[in-house]
Amino acid sequence: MRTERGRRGAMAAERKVTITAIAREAGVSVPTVSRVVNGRSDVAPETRAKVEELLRQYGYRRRTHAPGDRAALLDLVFNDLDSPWAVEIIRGVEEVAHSSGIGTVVSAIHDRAGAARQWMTNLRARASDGVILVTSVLEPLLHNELHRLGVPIVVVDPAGAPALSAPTVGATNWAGGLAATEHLIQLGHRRIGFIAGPPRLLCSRARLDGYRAALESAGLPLDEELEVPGDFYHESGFHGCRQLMRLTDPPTAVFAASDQMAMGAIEALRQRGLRVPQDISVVGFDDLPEMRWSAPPLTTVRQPLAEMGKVAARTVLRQARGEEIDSPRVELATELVVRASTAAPAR
Amino acid sequence: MRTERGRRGAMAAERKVTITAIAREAGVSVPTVSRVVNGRSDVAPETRAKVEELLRQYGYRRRTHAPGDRAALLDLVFNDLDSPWAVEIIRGVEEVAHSSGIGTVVSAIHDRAGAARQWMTNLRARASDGVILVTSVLEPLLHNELHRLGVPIVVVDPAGAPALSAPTVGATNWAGGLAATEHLIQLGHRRIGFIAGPPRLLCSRARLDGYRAALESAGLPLDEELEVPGDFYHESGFHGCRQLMRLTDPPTAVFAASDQMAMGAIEALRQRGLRVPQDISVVGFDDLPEMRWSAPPLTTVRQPLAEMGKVAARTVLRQARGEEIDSPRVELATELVVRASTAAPAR
DNA sequence: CTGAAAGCGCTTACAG
DNA sequence: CTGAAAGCGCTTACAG
Repeated sequence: MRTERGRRGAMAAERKVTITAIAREAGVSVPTVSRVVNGRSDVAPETRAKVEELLRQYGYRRRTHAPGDRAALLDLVFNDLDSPWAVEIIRGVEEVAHSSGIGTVVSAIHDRAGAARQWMTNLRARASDGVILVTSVLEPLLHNELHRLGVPIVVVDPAGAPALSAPTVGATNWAGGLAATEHLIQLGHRRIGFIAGPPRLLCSRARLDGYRAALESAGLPLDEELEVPGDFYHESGFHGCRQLMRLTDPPTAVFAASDQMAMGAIEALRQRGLRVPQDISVVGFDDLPEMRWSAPPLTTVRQPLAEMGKVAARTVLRQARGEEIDSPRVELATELVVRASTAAPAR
Repeated sequence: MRTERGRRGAMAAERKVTITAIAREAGVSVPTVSRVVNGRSDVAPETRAKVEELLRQYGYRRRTHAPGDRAALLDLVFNDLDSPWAVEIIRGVEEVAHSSGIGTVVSAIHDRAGAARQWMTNLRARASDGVILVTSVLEPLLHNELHRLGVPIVVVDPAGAPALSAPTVGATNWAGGLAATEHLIQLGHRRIGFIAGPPRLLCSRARLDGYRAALESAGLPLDEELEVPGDFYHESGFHGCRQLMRLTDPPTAVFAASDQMAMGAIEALRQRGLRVPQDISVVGFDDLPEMRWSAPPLTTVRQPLAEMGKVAARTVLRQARGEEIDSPRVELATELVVRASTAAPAR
C-alpha cells in the first residue's frame, strides 16, 4: 500500500493524468475511459477492471465538470467556529443542502481580512452556488465582489445594517427579550439585572430593547446600574453578575443575553453562596442543547438555530435557481422555555 | 431587485448562459468575457462594466473548471451532527484546509444507507480531493467505491476494525481510561464505577480496558456490577449512575466514558442528595469546552479533538498530493484534566 | 461493448 | 486592450 501510493505520486508528477493518458495506457479509446469514470454500465467487465486499476494507480481526478453536473455547493461562513451555536446552524443547513444533493462548505474567517480574501478566492474557484453568512460583517469590498460574481447570498442573524440587499434570516430577539423579562416580572421580580451582548450586534440591541420594553410596560423604572456589558461568552457573564451583586440594591433576578453568560452568572452567584433559583433567578438566551442538563436546568429563550439554518439554505437555493423569494427578511419565533433557574423572589 | 432576480431566472431558463452567449449579447469576443470572469486586469473599464452587468443579469455560473484550478475540496463526514464533539473536529479540519485554499464540505449521513448513497453521488460530482470519515461505519460497498474512485480516505476515531487500509487518527483512549482510574485510586477510592460507551466502538472498548488495567495493577478486584452500559449520551449516564447507586455496596467514585454521561451521572447524584465531590467523585471523558464551566468543574480526560481534525486534514491532503504518509495509524495523547469533581472518598 | 467524429465550454498564447 | 486560432479535457450521439 505504502509503495503503491508512492508510485502513484511519482506517476502523477511525471505527466498530467488525464482521461487521454489513461486511455493510451489501457489501450482503449477515450470515450471508453470516460464511461468507466462515470460508472456507466455498458462496459465489458474486463475492460472496466483494467481501466479502473489504471485510474486508481495513476490517481486520476476529473479535471472538468460535465455540463450540468456542476459541483453543487453552498458556502456557510462563520466568523468563528468556537461555539456550540455553530453546530446547530450547520446541522440545519446541511440537512436541507444534503437532501438536494448539495454540499455544505463550512468556513471560518475569524474577522481577519486575509482569511476573508482567501475564502473569496476559494469560493470563486469552487464556483459555489450560494453563500450563507452567519452574523458576519464581511467588508463591503468583498460583499461587492460577491455581488458582482452573481452568487446568491443570505445572511443569518444579521449583525448590523442589512448588507447590500441580501435576504436575512434571524430570530425574534426583541420578542425574546420581552418574554424573558415579562416572565421574571410575573414571578414578582421588581429589580431585574441585564447582562448585555456586544453592542455592535443587532441581536444584542434587540434583546436589550425587549428587556426595557417589558420593564416599562410593567411600570417598572429603568435603572442604568442594572444594565451591565458582556460579550456573550462565559467570563463576561461571570463578571457582569458580580458587578450586579455589588450594587447597594442588587437585583433579585438576572437576565443574561446568552446562555453562556447565564452559566457564568450562575457560577458567580454560587461563589457568593447564593442559590439559584431560591435566592436569585437567572434566565439565559439561546437554549443550547446542554442547557437542558445544566444545574439547575436553565430557563432560557430558545432560538431555533437549526431551523434558521434550514430556512437560510432553502432561501439561497431558491435564489440560485432564479426563483422569487417569499420575503427578504425573515424572523423566526423565539420561545421562552421555563425550567428550574427561575422562581418567585425570596422575600 | 425582486424583478431583476425574476428576470434572470426566466432568462436562465430560456437558454444556457455560457460565456459564448454573454459574448454575443455584449458584442465582444469569447476570450474577452473569459478575462472578465477571471478578474484579469487587461480589460478596458467600459468593456468590463458592460460584461459584468450582463454576467450578473443572466446569472452566469462557470460550467467547467480551468485546468489546474479544480475545485479544491475535502469531505468531512459525520454520522450525526448532534454533539458539541463535532464542532471541535470541524474546527481543526477547517483550519488546515482553509489555509491550503481547500474547502471543507461537512456532511451527516445518519447511519442511513440512503443518505450515504446520496452523499457518495454528491462526492463524485464535486470531485472531492479527500475524505475524512469520523467514527464512521460506512458500508464496505461504499468503502470500495471510494477506493475505486481513488479518493484518499482517513478515518478519525475509528469505530471498529480498521476499514480497508485507510490511515486512522485517534486518541489514546486506553491510556486515558487508565489515567482517569489511576487518579481516582490515588485519591483513595477502592470501589470505582464505570459507565461504558457503545460496545461496538473501538474507543469504548479501549476506555473500559484502561479502567480495568488500572484496577488490576493496583491490585483491586474487578467487579462486574461496577460496569454499567451507556451510549455516550446524557440520559444513559443518568440511568447508569442510578443503577450504580442502587448497589448494596455502591462505588465512592464514578468514571463515565463521556462528558455527557458524566453530567447525567452528576444529575442523578444530585437528585439523591449526594454532593460531588464531597460524597462521591465523578470523572468524564472528552473535555468538551463547557466542562470548564460546569458545576462543579469536571475532572475529565481531554481528547485533542481539534488537533485530531488537523492531523486528519494534513494526512488526507498529503495523500491527495501523492506524498508518503508518516504513519498510517496515529493516536494523539489524551490528558487528564483535574478540576473540582474529584476528591478523596468521604470516610 | 467499443471507437471515430463532432461538439462543448473554456483558456492560452499570439498578433495586432 | 482585443480577437482569431489552436488547444484542452471531457461527453454525447452514432455506427458498427
